[in-house]
Amino acid sequence: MMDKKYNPAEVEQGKYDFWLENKLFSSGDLSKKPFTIIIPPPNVTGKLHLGHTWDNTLQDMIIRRKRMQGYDALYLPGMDHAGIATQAKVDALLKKQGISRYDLGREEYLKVAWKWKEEYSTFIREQWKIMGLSLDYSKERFTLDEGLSKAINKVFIDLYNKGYIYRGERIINWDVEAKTALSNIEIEHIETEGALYYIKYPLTDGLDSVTVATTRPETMFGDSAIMVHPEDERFKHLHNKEVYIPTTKTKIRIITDKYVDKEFGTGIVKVTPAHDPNDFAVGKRHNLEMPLCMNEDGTMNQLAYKYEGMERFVCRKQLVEELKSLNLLVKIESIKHNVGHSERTNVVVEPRLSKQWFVKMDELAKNALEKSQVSFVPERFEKIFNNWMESIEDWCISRQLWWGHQIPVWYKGEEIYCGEEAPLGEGWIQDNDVLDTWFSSALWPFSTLGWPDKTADFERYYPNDVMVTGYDIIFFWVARMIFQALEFTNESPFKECLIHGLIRDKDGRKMSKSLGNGVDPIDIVNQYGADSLRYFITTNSSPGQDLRYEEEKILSSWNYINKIWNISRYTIMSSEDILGKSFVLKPSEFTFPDKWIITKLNKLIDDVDNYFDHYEFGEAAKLIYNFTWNDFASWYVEMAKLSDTVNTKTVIVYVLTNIIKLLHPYMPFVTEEIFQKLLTKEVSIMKSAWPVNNGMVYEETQEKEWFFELIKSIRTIRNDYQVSWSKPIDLLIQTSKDNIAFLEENDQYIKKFLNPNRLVISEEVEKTDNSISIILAAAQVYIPLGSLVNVDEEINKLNLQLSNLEKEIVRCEKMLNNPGFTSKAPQAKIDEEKVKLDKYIENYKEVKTRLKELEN
RNA sequence: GAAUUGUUAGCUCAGCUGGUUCAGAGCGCUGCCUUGACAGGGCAGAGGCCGCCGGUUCGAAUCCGGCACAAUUCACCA
Repeated sequence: MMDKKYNPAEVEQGKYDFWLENKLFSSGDLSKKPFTIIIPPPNVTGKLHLGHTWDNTLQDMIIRRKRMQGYDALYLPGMDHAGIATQAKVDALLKKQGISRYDLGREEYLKVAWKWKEEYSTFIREQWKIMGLSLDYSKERFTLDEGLSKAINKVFIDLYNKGYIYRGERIINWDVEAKTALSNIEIEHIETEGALYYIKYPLTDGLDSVTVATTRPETMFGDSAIMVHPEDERFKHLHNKEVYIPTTKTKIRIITDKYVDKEFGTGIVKVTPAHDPNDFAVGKRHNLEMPLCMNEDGTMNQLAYKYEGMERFVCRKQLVEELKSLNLLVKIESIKHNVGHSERTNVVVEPRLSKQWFVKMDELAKNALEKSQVSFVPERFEKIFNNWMESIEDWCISRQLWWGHQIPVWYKGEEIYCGEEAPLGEGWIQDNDVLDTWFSSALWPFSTLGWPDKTADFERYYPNDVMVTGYDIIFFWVARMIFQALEFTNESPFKECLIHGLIRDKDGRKMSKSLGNGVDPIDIVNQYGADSLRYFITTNSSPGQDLRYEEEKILSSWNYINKIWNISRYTIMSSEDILGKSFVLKPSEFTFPDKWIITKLNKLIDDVDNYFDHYEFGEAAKLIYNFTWNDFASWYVEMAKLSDTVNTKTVIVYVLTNIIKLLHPYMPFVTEEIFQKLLTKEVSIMKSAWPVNNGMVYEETQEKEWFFELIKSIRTIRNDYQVSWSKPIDLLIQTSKDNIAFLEENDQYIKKFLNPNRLVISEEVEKTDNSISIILAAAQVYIPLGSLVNVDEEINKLNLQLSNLEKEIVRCEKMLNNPGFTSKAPQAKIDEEKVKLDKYIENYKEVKTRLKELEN
């Protein structure tokens, strides 16, 4: 006996282990066609959030359906070492213990990091389990695994040998907290209240000075020139003169360069080649010195004299004070400007001249644009991908971290060697830096399958079928997977890329730690169950669109599952004697409701499949929902209660089984529970076949939809006139001969739903003025309600119906008389309108007749 | 500055290749409550010039252009 209420905790308990024990997540059945989804590897930095839940549930839904459809479905799990992110966490952990990574040394530090990884990967696997993800753990991968490292080294070495990887001195974005370089897309530009400082640089030849505007005065210790626009008349006299860097004895030249915007600031610019990308370009053009005035940790170096060792922003403040006192500060103007912040540590990044490794992007990007076969869903994301590829810059891939893939390059004096192992001979030292995390994730679709070896898995499961991810990492990840795959496997990494949106809070704000508005998926699961969460998250938005988290929506999902639970409860209670036995549908015994519901079910299956194929999970769910709640629970089950035959029980079990199969991708746990209770022969719903249209389609049931309209209208009358169901009423139904036979066959339902006293069904019924009339095209109903009937109101109601019908008739006729319509519209549409018109006219006549009767 | 998305019921959102009975769902709201699973339920109901202005079309919530507002991303200049 099932509980009256759906209890997710009880239902979900033990299911995952059951699936695992029966190896239901395993791939490798060579008799089937392969279908592959590889999980976007979560960072081993912490717990999974709702964004992962969304991502993973979509993947799991797709894979569960494919598995039921008879594919050899591989859903491959794995995690990302997440260089900076993890190292930041481990550093913070050490800091709590009062030590730094330098106290431990590289080797010991990595031990701590691996321990961290083990701990967090356990959490993550636990969360996957809670969400019910059907992952094949025998193929789980980690980006720092030996096999993957091999792939990464090969890619680096090949790109190096092809000349796509180079080492160069460039201005990169420097994170002073993590003390590493970052790539351009790891920077977040935040609009900040800043200041423009107007500073006097004294000329070396006299008392005069030039005024320069800057937002970063502390970088002046790294200045190597002052520049003006060559055609700026105001400053022609300054060309080639020299100034002192304020507060110092350092002399720098005044140069000219067209880069200067005459209108901005004072029209005079300081040039700091080692701390600004534009100035760096100027420095190159003019062969300037490029001195760094800061250390790696963001403190000032010896160039800043007395400020040496001072943190950069403290220095800025004190320097400004000093300039003020020396009368070298003209003014401070407050401005709003965008300041780059590190995505990981949130500190202001310092543009810094540094020797780093880069991937040359022009050729790779060109290839990706020309050869990518990936179809994005929704399509518009392809444009975003293309736009980015078209304006891409070289990718800085070296990171001054310890946690990651150490760069396979060796140095001996001036010699450089790129290879997995150090060359023979003494004195070769490996590059200290590691690779950007995304360098390894870019290879994920094939490195996880054993590439570069020609493994059976790689041959079978590559390219992947679908990649599912959020639009926020198209640049970071999707784009890079595509160009690396094209370069190294000569094909696109996956056929389709399904992009979903971001989870927001109920006010539409991004969920973030700083706002404290994040919601832990596990809390939701504990309260409402994983199935409720999965259903909510995959059905409440359309593809590519963001989703607001609202607890009421989860509750609503729970409520739906509770409904399914209760329909199942009824089905199981009422069909106990046939459960577990083999039974087949016998069309010869079908009643009208049987034919009606089976027809609808078959149509539902077709429509749902179509939506599933296009990843329209919300639309598919809506159809299943309506079918389940309205067609099945409210109508069919109610009608079925009047019959105790094996046939009826067979139909109800058949329909329910199909419903839970269709819902299984959304809510695997509860559908498994119900499936088990239905004593079906398969060991698990996962082993059962995905529903197919069984071909039993009874078109005539479509034409009988008016039967339900009839019942509803009479119910409405009961409501309007406040005649409760328990009070029997007379029903006089006038209709055609054919319909009479149909109604008489099914009068048990009329009795059940409408509780009639006297029920007359005939071609001509006696009408009285004191009856309510319901006039439909197929039938008319008269309900004598005696004194309750207000004839004037009845007349008003009929007149309203009449004028509505008139409008429709006019509309139809106008359409059908329009040569533009009849010549251009599809024939089916024209026929449809003709049928409608006939129906309206017939209906109109009946209403008119009734009106006359009442008016006389 | 550029690109993308959104604007539909009180709220949150659907509405796929245009088809008029295509204006929908959930929540909320209003009546009534009785049925062999479900009161977190049942039955019924109210509620919308589909942001604004043009265009294409026989026909536009749907396609195109412009505008307004909102969000996001990218690019930004000392």
